[in-house]
Parts: sequence; structure tokens; C-alpha cells
Amino acid sequence: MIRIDVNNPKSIYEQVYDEFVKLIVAKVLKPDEKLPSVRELASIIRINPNTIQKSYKLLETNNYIYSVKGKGNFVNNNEELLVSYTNNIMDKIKENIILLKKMDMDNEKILSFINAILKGVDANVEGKRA
Amino acid sequence: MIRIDVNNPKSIYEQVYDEFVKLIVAKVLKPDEKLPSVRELASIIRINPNTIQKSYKLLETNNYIYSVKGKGNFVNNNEELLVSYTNNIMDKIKENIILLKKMDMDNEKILSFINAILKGVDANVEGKRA
Amino acid sequence: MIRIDVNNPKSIYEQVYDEFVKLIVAKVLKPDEKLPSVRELASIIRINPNTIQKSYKLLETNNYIYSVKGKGNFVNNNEELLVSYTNNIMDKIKENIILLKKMDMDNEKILSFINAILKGVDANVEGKRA
Amino acid sequence: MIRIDVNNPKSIYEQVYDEFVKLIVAKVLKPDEKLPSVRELASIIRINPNTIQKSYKLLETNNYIYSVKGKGNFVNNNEELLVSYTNNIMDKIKENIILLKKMDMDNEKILSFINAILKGVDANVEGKRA
DNA sequence: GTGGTCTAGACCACG
DNA sequence: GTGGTCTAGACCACC
Repeated sequence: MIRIDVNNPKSIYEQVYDEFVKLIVAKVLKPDEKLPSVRELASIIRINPNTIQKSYKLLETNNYIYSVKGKGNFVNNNEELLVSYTNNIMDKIKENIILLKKMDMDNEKILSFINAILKGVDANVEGKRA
Repeated sequence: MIRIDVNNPKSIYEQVYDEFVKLIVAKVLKPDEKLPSVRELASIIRINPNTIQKSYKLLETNNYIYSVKGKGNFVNNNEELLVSYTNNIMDKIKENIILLKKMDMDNEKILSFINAILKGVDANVEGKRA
Repeated sequence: MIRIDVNNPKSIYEQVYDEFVKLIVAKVLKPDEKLPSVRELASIIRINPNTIQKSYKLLETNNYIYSVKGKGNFVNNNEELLVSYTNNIMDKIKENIILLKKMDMDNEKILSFINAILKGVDANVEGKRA
Repeated sequence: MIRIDVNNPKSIYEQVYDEFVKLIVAKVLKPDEKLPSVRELASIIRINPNTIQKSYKLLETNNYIYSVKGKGNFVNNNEELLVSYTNNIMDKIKENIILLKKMDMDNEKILSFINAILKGVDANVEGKRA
């Protein structure tokens, strides 16, 4: 479910955080669904429980999840968050496209590149369905 | 020329590095053009010379610039680097588009968003020309 | 383990780097083995920790080691690197042999000299074993 | 006659020095032969005369050449120097062979590699003669 | 004046 | 305790 790369320069707690955010915004983890317990996840991915705890804490302060004492951590239902996350991604794409333009790549080439990506992803999804 | 944000979680030397990479790939700084001297830049942006030195060293090890003792640092002419940089940007865009698709945004919406960006940038350029 | 010569024209951080590269390619330091901590090594060989840090950073960028924040620096398992290192040494030998030839030393003499070295080294190893 | 590489991290005056040493020990420049004048060489290889001067000075202090005021710089006839230079090269070869042994390369492989070099060089010389 | 190295000392993030 | 970054200040080699 969660993949950690020790070689990745990003800190482990951030990687865990990022992975969960992705799962939540992609609705793989649905609102009110329970996250694995800190200890459980820690033992599965062989990480210090303190580190997992830190990730969960961060998810909570950023409103991705809520915590119920004695019960566990659960996915929040927060539409605003989804919107801001989407905007965030779009901003990143925008920034990168601006870079490409600055390197003198023309609109045509950029669009054909984007179309290639979209086709690639769709094909991939079809393939998995079949 | 170079802007540093102290609040940015990225380290200063990395910010300086990134800024120069952008200037170099966008050919604002042309091959064999001289970069500001370590001390000069350091005093301009109020940063310790050692930190600038670190950025320049990184630019050098990554082949963006070459350094001549007693003379200064100069932009390298490295086409391969431009290609790999472009690929890098395109990979990032791809990743982000995949995220959007996972959040169930459809191709139509994504494309209209991209077109909006392209128009925006073109308009901006026209505006500056006029 | 590591020996530094202050009189050596090579910079200290390069000497430290070279020493570790030798230990790693000779498999004295095995893959995933931990290097001494920055501060520890610094205090042992009486060098500023920043200098050691610089050596370790260089080892990392050249893929000899990987660094884990809060844990330490560890030897990488990189076969390609061994091959390129070997080729590098062979190139140096080749260069020097060419120099000898240019000074009119004949093949016979060169070979007898090489054989002497090999015998010497083997004898040394035997001696240490016995 | 002399080739300088600006990208080479070695300082220019050292490169000039090294090149002349090679020419002298290989007897391409014979004893009492005149070296190009400082100004002449400087203008040919597009280097600051001060830098050439420094190289010549170093060649002189190391007894490779002698200088006659108002006449120029001339190659010394110094057999001892040749011997020590040869020994120096052989030491370097020895060091590198020891490294190969430490990386568990066996004598057989090393010798076959040396033979390949010798053959390669001889063939090259024959080729140029023909 | 230019880059490069080194020291001393400090602070932060990570596990 | 571990690596990583930054500052301040100094010295050297090069051109």
C-alpha cells in the first residue's frame, strides 16, 4: 500500500505523508475509512513507530485525517482540501510548462506531448481493466 | 537576477543553484558568459560567500558551468544537458497529469486547462513586447 | 584506517575521499557497512568536521556511499563503479608505460620490472599470512 | 608542441611544466636545445606570459633547463634527473598494480593486460613509420 | 580580484 | 547522536 525508498533524499516521514495524501485525494482511501494503526504500519514497512506517528500527526494538522483516541486514525471528508490539492498540482504543471516555453518549445510540441501522456495513461487503464 | 527566499524550505545553496540552472537552460546566460564572482554575488544577495561557492561547485559538478581559477565561472555549452533537463520537466508534468487523472479529472478538462496556460503565457509575452 | 598528510599538495578532503575510495573498491569496507560518523572521524584525525562532511558528500555524489539522515553514511553496492575504477587504473598504467617506452625502455625491461612488482606483492601477502 | 586544456583542473603553469618535462625526458628536446622564448610561446598558445615564466622558473629550479640572460632557456643534460624521473614513473605503476591486486585481480590477468599495452604501442609506432 | 580550501562554532531536522 | 546547512573569517594559488 505504502512504498518507502530509503535512498530517496526525502525524509521518511514525508514520504509516508505524501503516499497517504495521494491515496486520500485519489479516493483509494475513502472518507471515514480507517488508516492502519501506527504500530501495524510501522512493523509492516519496517520503520520506527515514532516516524509513522509524525506522518499521521502531519496528516491530521493538514486536515487529511482525524484521530479518535483509542480507536485509530480516519480519513476526513474535506472537499476544500481536494480543491486546493488540485490547484496545487495545476500550479506545478503551469510552472513547468512556462519553463518549457522559456526553452523555446512551441505550443504545438507541448500539446502533442500532453496528448501522448493522456493516451498513454488511458491505454494503461484499459489494459488493466481487460 | 537571482532571488532567494529565506522562508523556502529548500536550502539557500540549492535555491541559488536552481535559479542559475533556469537562467542557463533558458539561455538568458549564454555559453561562455561569465557568472557574477562568488564574492560579488554573495554581497549582492547578502549571503555568505561559502554558500555561493557551494552552489557554483554544484553547478560545476553537474556540468552547467566551468570554473577557471583566478578568472571566474563561465557557462558551459552542453546540449545533452538541455535535453536531459527538458526530459526531466516533461517527466514532472507527466507525473502531475497522472495525479489529476487519478482524481478523476477528464482529458477534456485537462486539455482546456493546458490551453489556458499556453494562451496566458503567449499573452504575457505579447504584452511585454508591446 | 585513514591517513592524512598535511604536506601533501592534495587538499585534505580529497585525501580523505581517495582513502575511502580505496577502502571501498578493495572491499575492506563492505557494501552497507557504516562509515565512521562525520564528527567521530573528524576528532580522530584532528580535522574540522566540515572538511570530512565535504569528503563524504563527494563520495555520495560519486555513488560510493549513501547517506541516511540521523543514521550515518553507508557503503553502496555498485558494481559499475568497480569496473570504471579498474579501467581508470589500467588507463593510468598504460599512460605511464607509454612514457617509459618514449624514454626508450624496451619491452623486456618493462616486463621484468612488472614481474618484480608482482613477486614483491605476493611475497608480502605470504609473509603476512605466515 | 605544447597542448593546454583549459578545462583541465590542473593549473596552466603546471600543464606547461608537465608538457616540457615529458618532451625533455623523451629527448624530443635534446640537451642544450633552446626552448621557445617566453613571449613567443605565450603568444602561440594564447597564455599570459607571466604564466609561462612561472613554468620556466619551475623547470629551472628542478634542473630540467638552464637560463642564459639575454639568450633564452636551454635544456639541461642531467642524467640523474632522467633516472629519478624513470623511478618516479615506475613507482606510480607499482602503486597502481598494487591497487589492482587489492581488488583481487590475479597476476595472469595483469600480465596479459600489460602485454596488450606493449603490443598496442609497438603497433602504433610501426604504423607511423610505415 | 578570482576561485578554492579550511577552521571554528552554531543551529536545524531526523530517527 | 547523526547528517546537513550556514556564517564569519582567514589563507593560499592563480592570473
